[in-house]
Amino acid sequence: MAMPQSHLAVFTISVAADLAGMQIQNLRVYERRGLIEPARTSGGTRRYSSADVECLVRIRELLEEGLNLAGIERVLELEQEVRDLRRRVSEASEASAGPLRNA
DNA sequence: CTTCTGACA
DNA sequence: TGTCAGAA
Repeated sequence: MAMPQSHLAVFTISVAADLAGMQIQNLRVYERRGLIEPARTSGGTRRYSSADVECLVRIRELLEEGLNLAGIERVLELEQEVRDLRRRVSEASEASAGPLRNA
């Protein structure tokens, strides 16, 4: 199966800001506030992955919903927790719900 | 073009 | 929360 989004692409801050519909300065602000932590090149330049860009879009949407940066940080944290829990459940289900294990 | 910090509305 | 200054 083909994967819709190849999470292999990386962007500079200017491109990431453009894709997310944000100002470059705001991306740096969000990082200072602890909402995002993009990877860095050996030279220190931020390198935003497509996952980071998607995260930025979520940040913008939550901001438009009226949340402040502190609230958004909690939302992103909880979303990650839910994602992790669902993964664990999926794995547990996969391990026990086999085709009639030792009846 | 990019980085950072401090300050301010 | 976002923007600006200033230095690197």
